[in-house]
Amino acid sequence: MAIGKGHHLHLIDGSGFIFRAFHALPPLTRKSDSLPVGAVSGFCNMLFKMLEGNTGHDAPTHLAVIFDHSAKTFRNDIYPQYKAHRPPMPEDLRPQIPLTREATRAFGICCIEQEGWEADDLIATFAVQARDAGARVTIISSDKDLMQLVGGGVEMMDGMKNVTIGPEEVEAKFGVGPDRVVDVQALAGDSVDNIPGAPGIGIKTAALLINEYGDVESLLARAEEIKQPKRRQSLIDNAEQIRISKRLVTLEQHVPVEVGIDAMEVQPLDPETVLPFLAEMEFRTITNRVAEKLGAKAPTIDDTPANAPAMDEPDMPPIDPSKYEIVRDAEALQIWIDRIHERGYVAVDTETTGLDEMRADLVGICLSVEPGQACYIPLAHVNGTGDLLGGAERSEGQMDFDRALQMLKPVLEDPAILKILQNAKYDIKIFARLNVTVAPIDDTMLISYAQHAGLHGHGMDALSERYLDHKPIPIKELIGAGKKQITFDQVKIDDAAPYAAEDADITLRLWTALKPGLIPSRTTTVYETMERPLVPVLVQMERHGIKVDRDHLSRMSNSFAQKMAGLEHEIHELAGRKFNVGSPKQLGEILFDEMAIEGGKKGKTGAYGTGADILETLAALGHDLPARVLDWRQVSKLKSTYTDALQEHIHPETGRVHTSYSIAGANTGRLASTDPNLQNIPVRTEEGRRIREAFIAEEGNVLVSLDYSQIELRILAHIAEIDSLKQAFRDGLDIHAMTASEMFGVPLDEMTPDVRRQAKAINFGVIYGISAFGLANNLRIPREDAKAFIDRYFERFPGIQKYMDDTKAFAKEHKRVETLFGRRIHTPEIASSGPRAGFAYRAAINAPIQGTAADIIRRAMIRVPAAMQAAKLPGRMLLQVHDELLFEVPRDAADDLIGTVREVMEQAHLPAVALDVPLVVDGGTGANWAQAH
DNA sequence: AGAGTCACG
DNA sequence: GACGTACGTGACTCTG
Repeated sequence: MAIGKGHHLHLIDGSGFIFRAFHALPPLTRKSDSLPVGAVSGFCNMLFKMLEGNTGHDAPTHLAVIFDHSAKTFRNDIYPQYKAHRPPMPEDLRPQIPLTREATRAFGICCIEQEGWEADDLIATFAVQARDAGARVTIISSDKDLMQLVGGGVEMMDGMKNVTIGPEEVEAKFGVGPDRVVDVQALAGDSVDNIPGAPGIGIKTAALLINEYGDVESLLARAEEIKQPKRRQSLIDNAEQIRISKRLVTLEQHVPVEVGIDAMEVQPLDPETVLPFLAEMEFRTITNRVAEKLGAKAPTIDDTPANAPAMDEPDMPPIDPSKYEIVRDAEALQIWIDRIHERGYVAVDTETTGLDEMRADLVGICLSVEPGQACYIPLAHVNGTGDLLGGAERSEGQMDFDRALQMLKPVLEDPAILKILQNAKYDIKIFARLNVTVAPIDDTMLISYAQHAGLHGHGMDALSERYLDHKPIPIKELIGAGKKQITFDQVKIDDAAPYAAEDADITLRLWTALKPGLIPSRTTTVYETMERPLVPVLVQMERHGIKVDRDHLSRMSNSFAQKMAGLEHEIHELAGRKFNVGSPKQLGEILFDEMAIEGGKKGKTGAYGTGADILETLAALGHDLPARVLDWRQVSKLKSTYTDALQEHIHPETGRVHTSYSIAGANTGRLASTDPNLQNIPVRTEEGRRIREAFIAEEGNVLVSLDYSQIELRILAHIAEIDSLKQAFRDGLDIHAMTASEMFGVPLDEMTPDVRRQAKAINFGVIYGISAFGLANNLRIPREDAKAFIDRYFERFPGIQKYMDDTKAFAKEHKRVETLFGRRIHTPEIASSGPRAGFAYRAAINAPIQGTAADIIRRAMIRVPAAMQAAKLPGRMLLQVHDELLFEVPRDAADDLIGTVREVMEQAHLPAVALDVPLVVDGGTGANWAQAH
């Protein structure tokens, strides 16, 4: 049947896809012969997803994969240098190219390439033919060169991210609609494809010109009218080059194609061809999935290395949630406990009524001792939702809660049995509230984090999809979402069991997949000395919490509310009408349209910027409204985020606030604090500091704060080997004043606060991967001045330049950097081009410094409990704020505590790393956090 | 859900 | 040569 209305053609940019898959996916090799197959695997997964219609789009009725043909094209005749700068294909990718063609045929999909034409031209031709016949077209590619085809029933989709690219996305990228994309490309050129364009004109400027003049020819005809001399000259001088560029970027829509679209009609998968191919590639998971879908038997895969003895590896059956056992009585549980003792380890996962481990109740426990073998032990399921007067009735077929716990406690506490968990801190806290101490443990989240920080997230879903090629059952399918959401105890046991047990199964599989990687990646020490031992320490801190004075917060809230009302009234008067002060959009319109204040700048979303820096500039020019808005915003922030929200977080039973630290959240090794975030409690303004007064000690106790002084700059001095800086730290000098003196030649005793402030900004800038632009912005000085500062800084402290260059080179080569303690932080984006690479470079420069500081305080925290015990110190560690630790301790023990903990903190780097600079810790004591700090 | 804004180190 | 840029986080509000 001929293609037409109601049909949907998918055109896959084959070369583009495998190139991206190669760079985005971990380097997978075929087990039997180490043939690299990562990109092929990604390609097969994408094909299968597409055929299933599992992409957020409907399934295609017609489908083809289009490849580039390696021979030259008409573009080389027009412009011999076309794509001349392409780097050679990576060695590991080369053998995968023919395999992707094979894969396409194995899936029964039309595979197209044609001599003399790029894939893009063929895609253009087919897309236009299908569109004109009335069919829908989706191009699977993220190549910007194809964006000119979008519109009128043609859309694009990013095959890796499943993101749709329509006319709006094209406009966002090029500043013009799809029909004018080639004109913008012709002007802006493209360094990757070596399209010359007009020198001095980038995408932004090009879009501006095209929007005003229409297209390249009209623009060139009226080039004389352009005001900016540089632009005008560039257009006049390069007119021919621009015309050539346009021909290069314009896709040929009328290639005399050798294959018709009707031949692309989707055929049912043939098990006889697709399964043998997948098995030959040794893609276990997708082989099983495809076999299951076809109702065929999956072929056995022999991936024994050809010239190595058969390995005694645990067999990994496919994940099948219908096979898990539900444990309903003591006899069944005892069998599992026996198996655990036999094995010596067990994967454990808990199901609870919520995400807040201080309030959620245990509903069930899952165990797994072997991939594919897992059980669910329901303990507190109920029928229905209950009512206001009483709880719902307990479901049938569950073990007695206490009896189960009584049986499991010895196993969970057995020092000879390893408990394997994903995000162990959560489950440990749940068990701790039931008086069960879980130890020893392994945590798959942290095993992943130690090896792969910066490469991907470390949640179970992400890890499972990446390393097991399996998407876990979404919890939403059981408990729903939004208003109608129920808690896990209300889920029927038969529904809950497959979901719950699957998590234990997955955790165990992740452990077998990830743990062996620690040794070759040299991250065992990081995991064993800085990740895993931190878990029990954080459990103690989080469970203990910090006392917060609700009345103090409540009083502040009221006073803030009054203040806001007053400011709001003033602001409305100044604006001449009422509007929502909290809406940046409305504020921008008031300021820059209605009041017609100069200097309004619209960002990429088309809204005016109204950030604090912009409003400050306006306020300094004498405008009252922005000044009042700044005041209002400050008060509003303090009220909503701190005085109001913090009260909600006071635990009804403990009367304290219990934050939760994420150990694997920040790429650099820092912790992050959530629910609530206690690492960003105000301190910089007087008014904000009063919120710290609400953090108090229990009667008879005090709060003690100990913080590292200038730890990141000290680490910089050490890593970059800057002698003068190191000496200054040894001499205990004011480091910013010393920097200023060194740079500007001002003697220390004549130092002015302003000169010191500038030097301080530069010191921090260096840690952040300095740029003239950034420093200029920060100091509000011209960029040339900032550039001069930086040059002088590099001159005075030559080690810095070397450190930055060495770090960049290392990052570029290895796609990662390291801390002094061996923590790896990956920076994969360093391989990209454009602004993303810039971000990656600055992050790479910052990460070893921020990360080493994070390592040091982690080591200190891990040592503190034992040190306090040895010194027989009462009191507790409560909070960590990156370079500060906060304790609560009986008043008369405060001085001893400071002595003991300071010692631990100042020596925390030893014996692993010797520093050329001393670490210095300042301490303070007080009835509340404001006083202690 | 994402952008904008702002609190911290 | 242009582009867009200080590093790392989390929470709240508005808006589509």
